[in-house]
Amino acid sequence: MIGADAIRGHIDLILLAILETQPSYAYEISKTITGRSRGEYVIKQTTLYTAVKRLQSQGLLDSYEDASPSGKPRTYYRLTPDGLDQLGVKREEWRSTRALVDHFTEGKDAS
Amino acid sequence: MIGADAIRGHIDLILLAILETQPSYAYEISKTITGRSRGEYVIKQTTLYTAVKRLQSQGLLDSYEDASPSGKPRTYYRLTPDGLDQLGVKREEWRSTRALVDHFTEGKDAS
DNA sequence: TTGTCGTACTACGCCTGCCGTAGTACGGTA
DNA sequence: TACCGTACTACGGCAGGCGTAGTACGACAA
Repeated sequence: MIGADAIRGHIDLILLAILETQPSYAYEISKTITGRSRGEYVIKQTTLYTAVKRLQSQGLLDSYEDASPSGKPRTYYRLTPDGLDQLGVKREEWRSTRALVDHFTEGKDAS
Repeated sequence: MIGADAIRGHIDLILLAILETQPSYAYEISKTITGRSRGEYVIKQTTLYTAVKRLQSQGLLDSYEDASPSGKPRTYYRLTPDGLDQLGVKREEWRSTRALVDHFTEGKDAS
C-alpha cells in the first residue's frame, strides 16, 4: 500500500501518462490506476477530480461528453498538445528526482 | 533544478539515509545534500530544521551538543535504532513508489 | 410509477509539508 | 565594542491529497 505523501507531486504525471495512450473518463482512470498498481495505490475520487480540473485549467487536458451505457453521460479527457509537451517535461523531472533520491538511499554518489 | 513538490515526501528518507553513515549537524547536512545532488536540490533552512525536529519527535533521531570551531556549539543528529528501522521501511516505500510511477511513465505493466 | 442501485460528479474544509521572510543568539576577530 | 559568520527559531502562506458528505441522472425491477 502506497501512501499519499509518497505519490504527491507525481499524480499529474501519472494522469498525463495514462491519457497519452487514449482518452478516458474519471471512473476508468481510477480503475486503471488501481489495476496497474495491483491495488497498491487507490486514488481518491476527490484527488482525481481535483487533479483533472487542475490539468484542464492549465490547458494540458481538454474534455468532451460521450454517452455512458448506464447513467449520466461521461466526460472524457484527452491530452492537448501542451499536455503532451508537459508530459515530456514531467517525465524528465521524474527521472531527475528518481536519480536524486536513489543517490541518497542507495548510498551512491551523484551521477 | 528539482522542485520542492517532486521531493516532498522523500526528505525524511534522504535525511535518514545521510545520517545512517555518520552523525551530522544541520549546516553540514545541507551542504551534503547540495553537494551530492550537484546543486540540483538545495534544501531550505526551514525545511531542514522542521524535518529534523519532526524526525526527532518521532524518536527516529537523537541529538547531542558539540563545540563548533566558530560560533555557537552545534547540535549533532544521529539515527536511533528506531530511526534505522524506519530507514529500512522508507527505503522499501520508496522502491514501491518508484516502481509504480515507472510503470505509468514508461508505459509498462505493473510487475 | 416508484423505488433502488450504480455511475458520475461537486462542495467544503482539514492536515501536512515545504517555503518565504523574518528575527534571535552566540563566539571569534579586529 | 562593534561587526560578521554560523546556528538556529518563529510565524504565516500556499498547495496538494484526503475525509466526509451530498447531488444528479438513468436503467431496471416490481
